[in-house]
Amino acid sequence: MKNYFKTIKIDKNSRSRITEIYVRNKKIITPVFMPVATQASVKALSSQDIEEVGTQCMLSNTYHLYLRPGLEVLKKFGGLGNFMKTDKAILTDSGGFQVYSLSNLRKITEHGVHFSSHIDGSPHFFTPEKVIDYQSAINSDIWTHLDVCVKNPAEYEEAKDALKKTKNWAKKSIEHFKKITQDIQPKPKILAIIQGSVYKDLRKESLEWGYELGFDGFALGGLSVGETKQEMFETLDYITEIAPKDKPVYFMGLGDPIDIWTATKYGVDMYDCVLPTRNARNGQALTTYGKIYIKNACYKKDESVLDPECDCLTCKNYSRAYLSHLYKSGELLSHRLISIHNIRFLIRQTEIMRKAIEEDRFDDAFNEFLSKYNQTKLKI
RNA sequence: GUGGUUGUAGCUCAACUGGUUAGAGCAUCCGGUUGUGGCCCGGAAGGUUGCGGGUUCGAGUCCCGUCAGCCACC
Repeated sequence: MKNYFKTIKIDKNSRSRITEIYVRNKKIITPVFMPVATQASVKALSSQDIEEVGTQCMLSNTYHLYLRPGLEVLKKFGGLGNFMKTDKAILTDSGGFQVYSLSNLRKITEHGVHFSSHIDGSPHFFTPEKVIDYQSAINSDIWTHLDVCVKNPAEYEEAKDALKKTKNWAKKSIEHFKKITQDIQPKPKILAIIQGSVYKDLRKESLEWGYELGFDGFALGGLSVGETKQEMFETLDYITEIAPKDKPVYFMGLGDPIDIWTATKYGVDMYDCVLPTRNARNGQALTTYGKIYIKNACYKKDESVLDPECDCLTCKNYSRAYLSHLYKSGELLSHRLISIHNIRFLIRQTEIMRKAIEEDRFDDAFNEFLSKYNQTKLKI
């Protein structure tokens, strides 16, 4: 079997790297940003839009798809990719984060998690094995296991207890994964979710068992959930320093451009985040020269495009004034056009990073990015 | 012309028999959002209560006059 993970180039002056991940005849070049398609849709975008912005892989969500449309529907279609009409790779989140974010509706036991549907209140019970089965029905390319995410700041004992459950579930998950994917070709991959809050010994332990249990990569969970940026990056620095280098590292839920550059410097390969699409729907655009609020009055008559350095559909065609009008009028087209731009912006950053790593000038490129991005609002 | 009725923020409306600094929604302006519970969350600005008198310790509120809109009747 072809090695699924290959490091192509490591920057001379940082841990940033270019790697290739092969999964089910799909190749993902990292650093990669994955748009989020929680409910079988990157909100406001068609699969054609998703392809056009340069998406290699997207994230979807077991919890949401299980509740709606339901796994029978996805099975009938042969999986989420066929359902959505996309041939891009799909990574599925296990539902562990929903256990965390919908915590008022859930109860965790050592066997799994009881929760009420946020749609109709109906009771459900997720176990590690069931979540693996569900991802089989979704037929995604990269799977994750059920985990327990704790909010920061967390007491050491709380984080330790959550990690213990997570490890136990990870073990059950990968055993079940091996069993049910025995006859599937080509095989999907599965990532270990690394927990442990900001406690280094817990993070280390998590990485160790994640590796020993035979997972295909490390998904860093429990970060950007309430801790300060400094704590987040201290923890990340430690994790990426000691993480085995022969597997991909995925920072779950990171989407601020500066954060992505920083994490890449530390050696993170994969990112996903709702930020580019959610913020787009709330009128915020990411640009080379900083973020702009399209709803601000100064863009009302602005004939320039969102970002002069961007090559997306929106920036090739539409003025800020038009986007401002669409947003203020509540036109849904503004959601689509700004989402396209924001996702393209983040993907373009990863392309800029790869080029810089190839040329051993990641730090310089990072500084160039910062000096432009930190400028005050661009006014032409 | 006579009688009635209504004038409060840019808009639509609140404010018990007179009682702290006249409120809210929308619009406006400015932020926020990090493994998405689909137009979200937070903050700010904005008033000579149509105008002029009067009564009262105190008036958006009561009285008189006046202007404007609406309704009815001559």
